[in-house]
Amino acid sequence: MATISDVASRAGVSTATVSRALNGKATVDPELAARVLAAAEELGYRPNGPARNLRKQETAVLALIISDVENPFFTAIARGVEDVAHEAGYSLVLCNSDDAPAKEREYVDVALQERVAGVLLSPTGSPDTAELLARHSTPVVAVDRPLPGRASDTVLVDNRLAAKHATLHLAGQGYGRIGCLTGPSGVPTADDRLAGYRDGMRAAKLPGSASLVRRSRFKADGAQRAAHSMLTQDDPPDALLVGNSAMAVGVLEALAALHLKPGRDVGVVAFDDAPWTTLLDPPLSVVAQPAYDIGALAARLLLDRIAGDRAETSTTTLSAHLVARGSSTR
Amino acid sequence: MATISDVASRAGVSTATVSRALNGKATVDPELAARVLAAAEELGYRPNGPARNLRKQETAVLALIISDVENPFFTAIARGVEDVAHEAGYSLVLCNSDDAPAKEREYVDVALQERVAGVLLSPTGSPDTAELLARHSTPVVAVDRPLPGRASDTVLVDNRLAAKHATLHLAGQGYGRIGCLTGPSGVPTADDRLAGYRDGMRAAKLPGSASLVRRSRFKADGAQRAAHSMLTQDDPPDALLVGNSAMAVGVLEALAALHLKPGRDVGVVAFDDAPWTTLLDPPLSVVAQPAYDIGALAARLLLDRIAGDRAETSTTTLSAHLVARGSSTR
DNA sequence: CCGACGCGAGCAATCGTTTTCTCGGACGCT
DNA sequence: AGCGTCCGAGAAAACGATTGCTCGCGTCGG
Repeated sequence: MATISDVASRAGVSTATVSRALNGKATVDPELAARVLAAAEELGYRPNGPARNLRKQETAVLALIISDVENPFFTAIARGVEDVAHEAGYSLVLCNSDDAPAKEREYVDVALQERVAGVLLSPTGSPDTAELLARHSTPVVAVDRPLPGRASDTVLVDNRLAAKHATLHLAGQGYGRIGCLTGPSGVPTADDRLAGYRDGMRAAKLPGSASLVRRSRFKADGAQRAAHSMLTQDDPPDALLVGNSAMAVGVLEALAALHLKPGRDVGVVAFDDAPWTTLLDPPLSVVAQPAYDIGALAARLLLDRIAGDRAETSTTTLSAHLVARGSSTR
Repeated sequence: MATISDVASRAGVSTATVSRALNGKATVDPELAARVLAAAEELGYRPNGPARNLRKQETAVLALIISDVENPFFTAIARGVEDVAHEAGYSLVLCNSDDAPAKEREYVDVALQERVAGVLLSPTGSPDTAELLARHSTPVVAVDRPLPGRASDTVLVDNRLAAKHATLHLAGQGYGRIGCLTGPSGVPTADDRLAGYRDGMRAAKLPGSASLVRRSRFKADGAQRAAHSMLTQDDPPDALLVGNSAMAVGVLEALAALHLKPGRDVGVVAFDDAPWTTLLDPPLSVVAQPAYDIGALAARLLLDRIAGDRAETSTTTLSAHLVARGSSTR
């Protein structure tokens, strides 16, 4: 691959001049600049990124570490980040932690090594990663979940309040034994949604019960098993608050298998507004989260911090809103 | 951030020894190696990626350029790629071309500059990008769509055959006026699916008609409009072959708005097996593509090529299979 | 007419690694 | 005992860009 000196000798100038010409930096004789440009074009010259990054001690790359590329909520965030980053001339690296602390740590390590300009992270909650980040000065923005043990810019959704509202909505529709199916213990969003559910039960003066709460991974299969076991127990719930859209798929499958109709037999509200929720009969009530905005905002915060514009860390909490549809009305 | 010389002086050795110790390279005195390791640990040393890449003239990073991170088909591919890449010690950079040749070109440019080890590309079809790649020796694997004008390793799905099968299936179910709703002209997958549809119509001895074919972006909104216009025209279709799952959402919305029931009133088969298709009433018939396998295979091909194991370029065509459900039976 | 100033271009240092080469010491063989 | 060999570690040269510094030349003002 052609290097800057190849271009320089072909244009009959020094490498310094090539660099300046190509970066439109200092004043360069227009005629020389033209020669340089022509030579670069003919050779198909692309500056060597690593060399440039090494010298400039910075890269125009952001890393976004999320737990699941197949989760539409996270891909919507990714799109928000990407649009803003791209606008500002940054590229985006997407990494999959699978919610595994080890993989997360590994990717943070890679990001640190590659000296990315900044990291957007949806933390698994492992203090290990947080500690790793704390020891280095790379700017970080936590997304969707707070970073444990370290102050950082953070963009969250008010999951607790949203879960409370959803629960109260179900109660208001006359459901009396509302169950909650949430994500793994320790995952802040899962815990917050559970806490909000409990807030709602208390506010609605409904009796809580351990048998009305189940946890599983944020996936369809686990949710299906959990829903099935819950619905076939003594004293089953007559409504369910479900942790995300993938889990909703599992829950709805379980309901279908038991010949229970959403809404009429069992009220259902799920987090995440997936495009297909309106196609169901009855359509699924959801808690819509502003995923794109989360990403866009987080990216802006990160870019600001990279530019050194701000000192104080901030935490922004966006609100989610309930979209009541047929699955939560009798 | 600590550099290798910081580690060296703290351990009382030369940078060369640190490098060797940390990379487990040549024989290093165990006692020295231990000192180095300890020093590196204490300083929280991470090797500088750009410097290393510059020196080694290689990076352990693959780039995957797809047209839409929000399309589950592509994210499933991404997951396949990621699993294989990660296994082999490579990281994955995901980029969104939005099916825009300009953005695609830009990302290829970035990938080339950063000297990634290889590129996986789902080409928009722009000859521009192909030409750019052709001038550089970075290994490339085309995914889901062929790379125009240049021989390269390619992993495809037999869209044409799958579309033909789906069309014949609809014909076999007694639908006589089968329509086709596919993606933009010029996108090979869209064109292949249309060609397969025509093959099927011919094989079923059904009359084709321009009024039975519509194109839109591979998104819900465009598909909804197209489906609506098609279904409200004189002589509307009694069945539809739909280009992907996002478009299926639009089509089903259009059907609902017109009070037409899938299966009974209008047969529907859509490409992409989304998890929610079984939840519908009736469940949606789909053409399931082996997305994960495409990604995994493509990644393996790319890694082989990076390792220089193969000379000949290869094209692998995987087959998709029809999953007939209620939406395509009366 | 001469000196100062400015502008444009080249020289060379620099970024942090890896890796080749070299060198010194220890060991073994004759 | 002397010489050759081998092994381990350091010195130094890359890798390819950017950039501070210097230098030469042209112009303008005194």
